[in-house]
Amino acid sequence: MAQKGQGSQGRDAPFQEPSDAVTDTWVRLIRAGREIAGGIEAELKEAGFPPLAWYDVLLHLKKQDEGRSSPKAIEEAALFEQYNLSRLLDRMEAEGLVRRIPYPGDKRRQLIEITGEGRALQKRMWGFYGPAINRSIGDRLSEKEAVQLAALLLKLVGQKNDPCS
Amino acid sequence: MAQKGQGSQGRDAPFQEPSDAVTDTWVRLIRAGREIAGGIEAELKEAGFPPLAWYDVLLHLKKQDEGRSSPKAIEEAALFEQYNLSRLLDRMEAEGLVRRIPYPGDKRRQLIEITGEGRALQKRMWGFYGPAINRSIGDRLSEKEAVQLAALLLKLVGQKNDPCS
DNA sequence: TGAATATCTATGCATCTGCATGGAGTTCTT
DNA sequence: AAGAACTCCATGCAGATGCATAGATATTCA
Repeated sequence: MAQKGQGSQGRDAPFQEPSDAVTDTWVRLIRAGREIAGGIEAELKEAGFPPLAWYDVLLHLKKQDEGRSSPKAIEEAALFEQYNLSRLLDRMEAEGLVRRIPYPGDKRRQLIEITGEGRALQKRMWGFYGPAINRSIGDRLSEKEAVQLAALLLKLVGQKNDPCS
Repeated sequence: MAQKGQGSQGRDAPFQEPSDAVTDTWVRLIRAGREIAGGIEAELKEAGFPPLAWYDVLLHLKKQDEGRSSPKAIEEAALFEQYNLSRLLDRMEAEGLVRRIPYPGDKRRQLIEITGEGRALQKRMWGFYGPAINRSIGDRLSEKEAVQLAALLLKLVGQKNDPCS
């Protein structure tokens, strides 16, 4: 019995029960993300393309000056774990999509450079990816709703969560 | 990696470029989901709890009549892959959180029943999970915004009402 | 300066996931 | 009713991920 749902009084309760709207938002956020991303991944794979993570790396690099960036920067841009990215770059390098080159002035670091092949793949992937995004999102929202949704989502993202109360 | 034939290289295809709002929505949807889920997972783990997927299963079961459901139903409710859930249930059963029992009238199937221990764990997890959701979402949105966001997200998600999470 | 500390990337190992497949049971077809 | 076709769950194997830690610099500070 009993749903909470009563407003959020800012008292220091021992347990702050999320409101229904907050819970719904959470559930749908996760679900929508999984469903849409899963569907798009499946489409890309079926078309013979690598996973979306590869695209993220390629796009990030392509946008950088000279198509170069460091692993550290890629991690932060695309929310990768360090060890994970390290091995992803191994695979991408093995496919000739990126190239590791020394980082001038710091031998710990390295620069990752996108190759011509990498650029070409990014472009081909976008040919599938873009329309897929449109089908999943563009077709389900009016432009006005999309703007509104993007704005609301922006509030959830970004600022580090540092509850040093 | 092998690519499927029909590239859209070079020549103009009927390509529907997503609008900026759609692209922003996509990027932020994925990012917000990953950031928030990742943060919450980390908090739970730090508190010694199992991953969120376990919670999803426990909550789903708890809501069913008698705390019972079939793997197939759980898959659909929580977007699990079949083989994945099969092994997750192995682990949960080994921890004494659920129990496999025969499905009356169909020997292919089975019923998964939540144990007392499983119910207790779900409850303890909610004590962390609920506040974590509140910090990630409730604190960043007004109640009105949350309602609005939940409504917009609903448009992106398959039209079935989700009982889980 | 030299040692402690911090930063950046790689890797061994255990676990988890994805994929293909298998086995058991059920439904459909003829 | 026999066999094909389908559904549900499990599992072997390869590959990916998470975690802890190593290795190689860089930086800080006593």
